[in-house]
Amino acid sequence: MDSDGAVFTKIVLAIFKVSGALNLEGDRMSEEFGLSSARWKIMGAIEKSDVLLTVPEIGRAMGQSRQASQRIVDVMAKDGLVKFIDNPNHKRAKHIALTVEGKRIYDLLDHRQALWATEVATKLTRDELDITYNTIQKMVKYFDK
Amino acid sequence: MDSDGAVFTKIVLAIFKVSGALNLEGDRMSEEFGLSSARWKIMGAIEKSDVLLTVPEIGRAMGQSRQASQRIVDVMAKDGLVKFIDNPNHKRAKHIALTVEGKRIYDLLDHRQALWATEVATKLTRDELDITYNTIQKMVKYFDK
DNA sequence: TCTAGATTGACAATATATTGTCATATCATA
DNA sequence: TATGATATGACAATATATTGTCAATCTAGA
Repeated sequence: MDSDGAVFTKIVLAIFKVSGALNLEGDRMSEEFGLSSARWKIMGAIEKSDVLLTVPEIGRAMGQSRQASQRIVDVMAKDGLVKFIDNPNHKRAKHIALTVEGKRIYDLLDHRQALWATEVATKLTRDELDITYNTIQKMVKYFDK
Repeated sequence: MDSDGAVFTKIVLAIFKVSGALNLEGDRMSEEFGLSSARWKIMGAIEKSDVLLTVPEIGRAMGQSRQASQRIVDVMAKDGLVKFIDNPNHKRAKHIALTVEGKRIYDLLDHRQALWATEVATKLTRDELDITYNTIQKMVKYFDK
């Protein structure tokens, strides 16, 4: 039987693998709208937030560098998917919001993604879903320092 | 309460986040040996296999493209960490093995990683470890098509 | 045996991401 | 209020990764 540490190591390696696979899934699902996993995730961060976010805040919400988020936001702004909104609290750091067209595409994708998630989730039990989410969240918080 | 699909979606987003964090951890742990997460993972694929692997086989074991593996293997060969061994079954596709120096570094890192994994695993129960690994493995297999 | 299909190495183009730097803007506190 | 610390946008360098292509190699089936 594997030690606790050995199982954890196997989890880490499996996470690397599935992360790549999920990125490909997201690329394929969003491709027809001219999107990609990376751009879709940015839109998700914007839409799932209760308040308007700046570029660095989007990066922090996603657990990636502000520069990575900035690059993608700039491309999406050029493509008319997001727009910059003046931030009364900061002269430089504008708020980012979806454009009407961006929101339209996001809603379409979000609907498809929900169906996809429901389908995949049928392969797992409620306990597996809850415990796995809880465990990965613990990992996120543990390394978020 | 979230639907099964909604929980699955949260798992996916958490996986993206923790994957980035784990890559940074691996980069930091291996940095002093001139390595990175990407190179370390290649070494792991080589060492964890029972048989000698070719570059495309390393890629498939890691769930990434053969080109990505090829690039890193070539760099590591130049750095003296891995070497190419003639493959009697294929004129072009050579087998990849760690050099003595590569093995020395890998063993050092592997030991440190085991300690690290044991430490992090103390934050989780045995059930959490087992169920999470099992669930992510199911996801890996589901998307491995 | 022969041949069509798959695999491989090499090369290129492109997307995604971290890290580092600098000037500017904001914030906290003495 | 003044100032040192922190955050931000812009820019650059570099690492990591997918995708596509082509010729060489291998494999399986007729």
